[in-house]
Amino acid sequence: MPYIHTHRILVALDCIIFGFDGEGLNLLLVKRNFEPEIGKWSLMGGFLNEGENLEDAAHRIVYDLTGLDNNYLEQFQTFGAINRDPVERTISVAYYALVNIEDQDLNAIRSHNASWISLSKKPKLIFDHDRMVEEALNRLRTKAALNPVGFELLPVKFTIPQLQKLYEAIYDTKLDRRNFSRKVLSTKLLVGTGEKDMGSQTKKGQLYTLNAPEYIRQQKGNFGFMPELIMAED
Amino acid sequence: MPYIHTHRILVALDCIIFGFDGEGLNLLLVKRNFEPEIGKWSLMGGFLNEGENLEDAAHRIVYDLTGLDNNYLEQFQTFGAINRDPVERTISVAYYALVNIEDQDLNAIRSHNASWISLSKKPKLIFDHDRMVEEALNRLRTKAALNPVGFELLPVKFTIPQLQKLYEAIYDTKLDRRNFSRKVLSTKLLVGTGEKDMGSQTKKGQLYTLNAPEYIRQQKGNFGFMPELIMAED
DNA sequence: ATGTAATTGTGTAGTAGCTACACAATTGAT
DNA sequence: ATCAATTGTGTAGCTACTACACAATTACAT
Repeated sequence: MPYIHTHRILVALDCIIFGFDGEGLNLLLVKRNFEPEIGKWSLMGGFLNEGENLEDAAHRIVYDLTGLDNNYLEQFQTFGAINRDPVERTISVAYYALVNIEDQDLNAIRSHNASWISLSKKPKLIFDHDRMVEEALNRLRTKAALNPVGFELLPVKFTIPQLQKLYEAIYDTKLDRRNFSRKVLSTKLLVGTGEKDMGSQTKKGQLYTLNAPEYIRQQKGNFGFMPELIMAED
Repeated sequence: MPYIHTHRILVALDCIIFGFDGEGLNLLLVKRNFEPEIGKWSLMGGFLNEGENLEDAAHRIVYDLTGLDNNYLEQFQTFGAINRDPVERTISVAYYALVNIEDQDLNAIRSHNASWISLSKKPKLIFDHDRMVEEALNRLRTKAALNPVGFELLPVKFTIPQLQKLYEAIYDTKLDRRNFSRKVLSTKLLVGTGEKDMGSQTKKGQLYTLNAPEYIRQQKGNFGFMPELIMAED
């Protein structure tokens, strides 16, 4: 027997998908070829299906667009202003995702008419999506200062300077190379592979990978991963 | 024209209402005299109405139960497991509120069959409400370490030892009296009233009030109000 | 009024962590 | 081999937190 005299509404999910291209943070945005607001940019989103958990729906949406599962995904806020969707009353549960930009499924992205766009060149988005991006970035900043999470944005093997560039991008700041590397190594989160990076930009950095058990452990509690980076949220 | 082929569901809100009685944190809980789960304890909740913002609905729910508006209220998570409500698929947007236990409207509380219950003696709650309380406390702990928020739980005028007891309750720990008072006074958040507390417990503490503009300013950014209190979340 | 116990406020040494920078080691190219 | 670019280690200065000694204040009993 259902509840009576109650109002059922649409529940959407919107995903702020962050990627890192070695220089700055990027967003995976969709140029809409469907109504409403056709032709404009928006976040990737969708509706919650019958018999589907919120978490599962968020994963589904990210998977549809990138072909990737197992991404870092965190719910951060639910947006419920009355007129946020002009078509019909809809509340939207927002998640941000961190994905490795290199592992993406280019076909999936093309078929959704999506592109990676530098956060610094973000166009105006539809509805309240601009605010969602802003809040997602705030959340990512606080989270990454307390727990090691940014690594999800890098390839499996990476150099310390690459990791530093990532943190500089997240916080839009410059960090001291020497202190950064010392700090990161002291966490025991990284294990050297012995290999060197023969790739494009860096010349001599040793490649590291995550020490998976320690990584999982430190994601659980608040360890103050880089507490000095906590800064104004707004 | 509405969206088609989409699934509309119930949106509920649940409020974790924290109060402080001078010793420990308390929760305002409802002993249900209505179905489902009549006779069991639950959080105060309600459904989102047509034409009502999420924020407004949360304020309405807290106001109905306590007679108080203008409380500190923060949305912290949306719970959407398929079977979390056995009656019908419902997602619930959870907020926690900080209220001054002394200002409450006793009639409103009685008429809802609600009581203040010490967090340490919390009974088992219905549905997923236990987890909501757990997550709310985690969130409050992180929040109170980064920003001054706990003051909402105290009377307008309070002594520093009272404030210390509050922080000790939130973090379930003991703090050094001398360092605590120094730290708090250094924030410029408090202004002495000159008056003394002739009340019940404390004997000689000067009464302080909030320096409102500074309080509002420091709630906005992350200033690391008491960063040493950040601890494991789980 | 005066003394005593309880409580509150100030000083400070020790420690840990962050910042800034000097200097050494390593790598890749000529 | 030599040099330039890059990366790794040492360390002094600063700030903030901790722990505790000691001084000041208050409440209350006599």
